[in-house]
Amino acid sequence: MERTYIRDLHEHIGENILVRGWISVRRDQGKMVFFDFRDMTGSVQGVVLPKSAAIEAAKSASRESVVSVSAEVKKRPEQNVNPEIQNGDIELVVEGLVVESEAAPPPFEIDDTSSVGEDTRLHYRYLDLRSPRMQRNIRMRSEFVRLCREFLFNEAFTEIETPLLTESTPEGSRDFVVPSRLHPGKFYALPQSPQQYKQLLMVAGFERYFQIARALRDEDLRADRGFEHSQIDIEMSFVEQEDVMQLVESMMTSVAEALGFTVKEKPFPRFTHEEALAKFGSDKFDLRTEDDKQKGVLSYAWVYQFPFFEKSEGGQWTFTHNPFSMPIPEHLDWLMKGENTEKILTAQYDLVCNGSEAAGGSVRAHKPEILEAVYKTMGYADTRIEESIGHMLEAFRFGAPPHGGIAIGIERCIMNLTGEQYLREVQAFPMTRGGQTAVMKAPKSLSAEQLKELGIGIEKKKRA
RNA sequence: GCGGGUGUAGCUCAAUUGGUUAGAGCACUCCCCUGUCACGGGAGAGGCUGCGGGUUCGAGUCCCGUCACUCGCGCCA
Repeated sequence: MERTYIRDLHEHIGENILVRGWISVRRDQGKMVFFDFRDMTGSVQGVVLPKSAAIEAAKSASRESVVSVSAEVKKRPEQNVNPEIQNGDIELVVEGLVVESEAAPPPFEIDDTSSVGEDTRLHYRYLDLRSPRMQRNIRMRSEFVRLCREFLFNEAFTEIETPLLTESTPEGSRDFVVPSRLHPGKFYALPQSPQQYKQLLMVAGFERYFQIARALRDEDLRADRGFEHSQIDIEMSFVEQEDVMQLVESMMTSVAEALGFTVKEKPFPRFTHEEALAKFGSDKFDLRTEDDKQKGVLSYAWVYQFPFFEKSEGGQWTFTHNPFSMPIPEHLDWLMKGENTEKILTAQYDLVCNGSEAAGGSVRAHKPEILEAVYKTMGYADTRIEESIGHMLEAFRFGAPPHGGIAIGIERCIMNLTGEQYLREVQAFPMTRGGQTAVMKAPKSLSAEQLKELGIGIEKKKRA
């Protein structure tokens, strides 16, 4: 018999159907047994009457077991209707119950995992993910990404994958590195962002690129920060700051509203970095009222015109956001002449949502001499510039269109949509704070053979 | 790297000032129950109190060390 999804049971009242899924709860009344069955579309009560052929199986079926249930869909008697729950007006009168896979007692309650310790939840992440909360979060994430994709395809974007094994970047955060077997002693780095590749795609003439990109950074973890996160990475040619902001604003608004959310203010309010600091004391501020928070309203705002450079501890100028950015047009002259470095503003824009940074981007330097000037400002000698970004300067000499882009943090967005406070709640298989993967508990040791093949020798340090 | 918090049954937590045999709820096993819906009732099993040392007549409790988890700071273009 063909399977019927629990969501569709109302279309089959009076019919014999087959439901496949899990047992959420068993309520044994002695003679008759009640179940809550669930599949990916919802849940429904099943009742096994004393005369049912399934009564013996029902007595011994454990919760969380996988079952196939043949049953008649019936309207519940008036006095037994439960208006509080999905399918509370119907039930399955079970005629056959096959336990496809018996479940051992779960180590914690599946229906409410919010108070269970983080390490226990991650050890059994596949069970944790069965909870309604996690199902909602992960499905919300999928819907969000789907809607963004559809929006971007409608706007003539091309989705392009860029390499995971790539070059280490000397600036920025610490890289994750991968040893090379073919080049012993050399290493690939995992991308902190597809920044350089997406700019090269502009040089390549794709004009409108996007990618659901993974970004990896080897920095200590936080409640809202992990080793890995995902971003909707966008780059566009022949655009100015305003074009990118308009596109993202339109996308975020239509996606949020398609998901049933209310956007507090349209168009998004804008603040220069200076204004934001003066007004809120931060470039990540929350414009929602208490009432907005209650109602799950999304409050977006733009922050723009950040300082391009700041002095590092060593007194050297370094970039604040992105060395590949343009200065604002009025300050281009200062950059090229090496004047007023502390006053130069960058064509960088951040999207703030409910007090967190949801996206960040900029108009890029597409002329080699501008990018070069940025690195000269940071005190790079010509040879070091060539080493670091020579490949970008070379590419820009072959006809680079003016371009700009943005990266939207997917986890941050889903946290705002679901109201979750922790990054882990919106990733299917996150890590512990200490950097151990869920379920498998990586990182782990390699065999001496594997290490030898990779050209890596490890001296064991003796502990005092 | 630094600071705070936590670590007791499968899970969530209790345990007075250091004092008897470390308790409860849920889960689990067995029994009873024909309208439950986180069903209910009865009985039972389940502990290296993270680990190692110390103080003490006596340590879950105090001290030292260590490990794990977690929150924050540093860090995160």
